[in-house]
Order: sequence, then C-alpha cells, then structure tokens
Amino acid sequence: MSRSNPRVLSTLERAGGFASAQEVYRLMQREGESIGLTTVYRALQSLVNDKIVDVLRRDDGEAIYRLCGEAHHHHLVCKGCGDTVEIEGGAIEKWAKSMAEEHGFREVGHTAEVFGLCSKC
Amino acid sequence: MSRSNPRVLSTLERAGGFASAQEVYRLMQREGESIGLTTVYRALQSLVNDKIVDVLRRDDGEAIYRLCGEAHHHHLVCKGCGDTVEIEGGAIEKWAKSMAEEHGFREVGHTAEVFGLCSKC
DNA sequence: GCACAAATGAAAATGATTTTCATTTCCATG
DNA sequence: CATGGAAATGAAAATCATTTTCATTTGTGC
Ligand SMILES: [Zn+2]
Ligand SMILES: [Zn+2]
Ligand SMILES: [Zn+2]
Ligand SMILES: [Zn+2]
Repeated sequence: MSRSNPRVLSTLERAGGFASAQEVYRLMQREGESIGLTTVYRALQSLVNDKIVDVLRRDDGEAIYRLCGEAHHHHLVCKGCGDTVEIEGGAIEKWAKSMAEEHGFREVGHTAEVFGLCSKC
Repeated sequence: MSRSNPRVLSTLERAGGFASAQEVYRLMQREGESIGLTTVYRALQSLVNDKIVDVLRRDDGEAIYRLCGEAHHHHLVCKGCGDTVEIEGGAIEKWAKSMAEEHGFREVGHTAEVFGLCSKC
C-alpha cells in the first residue's frame, strides 16, 4: 500500500523547494540511482496521499511537489517566478466552518490558494 | 493579430463560470457551430492576452477560462451526492487580499472550495 | 479578377501522466 | 532451504490536453 519510496522522498528533499516528477526522475538518474519513471510518479502520489508532500501546478500545468510541514496551511504563489509563501489561514478555517454549518454540511474540508505577482516580478 | 473569435467568447459567456477549451469546443459542437479545436485554443489564448478572460488550472492540470469580471463566487460541494451550493465569500476575499498585501503581492486572485457531506447524505 | 495577408482547421507532434502487464522482490509459512 | 502468493517495479503502450505544421480558405484593398 505505502509506496512512498524513501529514495524518492530523499531526492525531493535534496532538490529543495518544488520539483516535478520528471525533475526528480532526472535528478535520480544523474546521481546514478536506478529507478523507473513510473515508480517516481507512484511514490509522489503516495507521498501526497500520506500528506507528506504538497502538490501544486506550474503555470504550464506540470505538477510540482515539495515537502510540507504537518500543520494545515495555505499557499500564496507567485504566477511569475513560482515563489511560494506559506500563509496563515485562520480566517478561512472559520469561514469554511460557518458556511458548512449554515447549510447543514458535516465532515467538512476545504481547499484555498492565493496567487499573484510577487514584489520581484 | 486579434484572434479573439466572438463566437468562442459568446460560448464561454453562455457556459457560465469556468470552462476548459475542450468544454467550450464540445459545447459549440453540440450547438451545431462549425469550428475547429485549434481555433478555440487560439481564441482563448487571445482573449487571455487581451485580458478579457482569466485562466486558472483545475486540479487535474487542465486549463480553465472564464470571463474577467464575471460574478466571483465559491462553492460548497457534497462529497456524497455532488450537490452544490453557492456560498458567500466576503471573508475569504478579505483574507486573500490581506495575505497578499502582507507579502507584497499584486494582481492577486484565489481559489477556494469547501466540501463535505450534506444533510441528506 | 488579383495579390497578399490573416484566419482556419485537420492532422501530426509534443509532453506529462496513467495504465498495462510481465517480471522481480519480499515475506511468511512449512 | 523451498515455495507460493502479495506487493513493488519498470518498460512500453495508451491517454489526453495542448501546440505546431501546413495546406486551404477567407477577407480586403486595388
Ligand atoms: Zn515572483
Ligand atoms: Zn485551511
Ligand atoms: Zn449529499
Ligand atoms: Zn473569492
């Protein structure tokens, strides 16, 4: 079940910041690790399921992954350079909760992301 | 230069909310309009360049478009039956804005969705 | 009509991601 | 040590959105 291949995780760690599946794969190849692209994809998916890594989308649509702290949080992403800041989401937690209550929903979750251009772009 | 095909624009309008290029194309086909997929892609790109249309990414990576300035809103979706309610997003608008300001971001947008189980499920 | 630029769209190419499926690696049990 | 089944692996094929190519059509001024 847990296909969270540790070599993939450690490579993603080493990559620092965000990396796509293809990039992780190429990196491992360059470092002489023997692994298949399929396994990299599966490992990353698994890590996302286990909430060990975060996944986002680059502007061109390619999925990018990175290690993520345990705490639930949200991102502010720059559309220009891809820079990402973790932001505090207290307000949104309350909002989601109250909207759900108001409409009689239970077991509520949410997604939220803010994007724009950072000061450097 | 301006390939902002008016038929594509009007279809996107009619679609309401977000639609992908493929969806716009299928919609036009269903309505008996004769148009090529390539033209739909080119028209949407052009509309984005002219800032008439916004582009975002769905979770699966597909690009989705919507008219700029169309009433912005958020959804509460039931994981069980798929029922969807439009919810009021004032709190989240403020949150996104203040987070962006705090980190010096401009031209800010956001996505947010709440999901859970409705009272019937 | 004629020339020439822009628009169109079918088909091929691209590139990320997923699926298939045969093979290999693990692991528990005899 | 087998050995048998389950999980993991990866090469190759399939999928699917998007882009590119290129031949054809359309529009516009002369
Ligand atoms: Zn930036
Ligand atoms: Zn949250
Ligand atoms: Zn429901
Ligand atoms: Zn909003």
